[in-house]
Amino acid sequence: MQKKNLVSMSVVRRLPRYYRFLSELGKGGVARISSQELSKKMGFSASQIRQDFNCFGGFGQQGYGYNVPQLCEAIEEILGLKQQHRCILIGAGNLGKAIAGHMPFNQLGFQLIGVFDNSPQVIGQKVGGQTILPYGSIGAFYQENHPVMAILCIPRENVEEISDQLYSLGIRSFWNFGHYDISLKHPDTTVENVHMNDSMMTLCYKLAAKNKPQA
Amino acid sequence: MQKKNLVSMSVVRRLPRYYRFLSELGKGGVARISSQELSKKMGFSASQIRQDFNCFGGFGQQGYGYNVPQLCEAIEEILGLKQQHRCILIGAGNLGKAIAGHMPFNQLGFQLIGVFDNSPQVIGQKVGGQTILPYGSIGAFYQENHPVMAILCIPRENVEEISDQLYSLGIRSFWNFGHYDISLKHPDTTVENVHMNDSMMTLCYKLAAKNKPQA
DNA sequence: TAGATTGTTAATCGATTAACAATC
DNA sequence: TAGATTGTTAATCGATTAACAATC
Repeated sequence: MQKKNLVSMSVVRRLPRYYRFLSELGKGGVARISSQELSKKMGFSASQIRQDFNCFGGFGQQGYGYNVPQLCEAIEEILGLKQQHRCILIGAGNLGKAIAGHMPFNQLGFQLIGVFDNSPQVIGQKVGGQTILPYGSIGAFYQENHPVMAILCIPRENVEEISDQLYSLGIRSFWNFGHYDISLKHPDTTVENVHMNDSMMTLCYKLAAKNKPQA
Repeated sequence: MQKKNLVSMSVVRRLPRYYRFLSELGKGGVARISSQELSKKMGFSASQIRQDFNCFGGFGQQGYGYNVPQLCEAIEEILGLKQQHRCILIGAGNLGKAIAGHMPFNQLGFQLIGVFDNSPQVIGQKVGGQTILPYGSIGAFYQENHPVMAILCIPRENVEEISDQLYSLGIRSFWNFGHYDISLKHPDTTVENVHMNDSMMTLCYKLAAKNKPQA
């Protein structure tokens, strides 16, 4: 209410990157940095960096620069990384296992409280500190634990059905790998999609563009 | 050279999504669609759709709409999906296996020609039609097969070292999972990063923003 | 004080939306 | 022909960059 202008989504999408670079600097013992130095390291313009940092409060000091730990904390605060949104993961194939096992959930604002699959081969296995449960038990699990977010690591042909089921249980937030866009069907959901195919097609475009420099 | 204005990167990033929806329509036997109908399905404005489609040639017909298969083919052409850029995948852990096994490379402009890891436990296994090879053999492999792109599915602490090695072999294009930004160190590379952590932090922000609607 | 660097305003740039004439 | 829908221009919006006064 005081000096916080609203942070636009294009700024928000840059925050994790700032956070990444600043955390690393902080761990390396760097206490201050100027927008110009940071610009060189990150590839954003110094002007943009100042503009960005300004829209969430005056953390800089003229003639000095920015206090690295202070800035980290501010970003942490804005992104809400100290929160522990309870989440579940559906689909413990290779992708699901990779994510359950390696994603540092509690540094990212989440807490993994359940992993589900319906293949008897994986049910009972442990991954990411969780025992894989049968998908059929999801209803009871929801009633008891009320997860707020679901990570979908399932084949794309199942995403519509599974997301509908989770939605009807009460889940309104998804992290989705694949093609289907949950948010179109359920506009009141909060969704982040990781469209790997799209990303790979974009890379393909870039490669093609590089090979024929002049159109 | 004729009527092709240049396609801006923001348009290009929407193309895979168009392609996805249009392919599906095409498979379903839909021959024509208007910008308005497509708008409802995809969540882009009709105006934007017309604007986008126009910057790569007149595929529409007034009073009728767009020819779906024709449009698909045009996008395919622009993105270069018919190409078969040879690529290798480094790191056959869960993530690497998921990608090697499930990514439809040859629908995305690529061809997977080798998978590498340095863990004796996985070397020799088959995944995505490839036998996993020891990472140590990468130099010889490069000399013989000249892959142009490398997919990095390795722990983030190894990305700098491995990407340097691949760069020095001659690889100039990367699809990278994780934190390290290869393009900052090697500006002449073509890179697509999939920053899963960033995506998850963004989701965390959205969730927090939804919970406190009025600031 | 002099030098450095932010905070902030103004200028620019690009992308999206609105509107409508062209035309199927 | 009348209705529909594109192609295209103009208007709007927002994000990025440039510039510089404020100030540490």
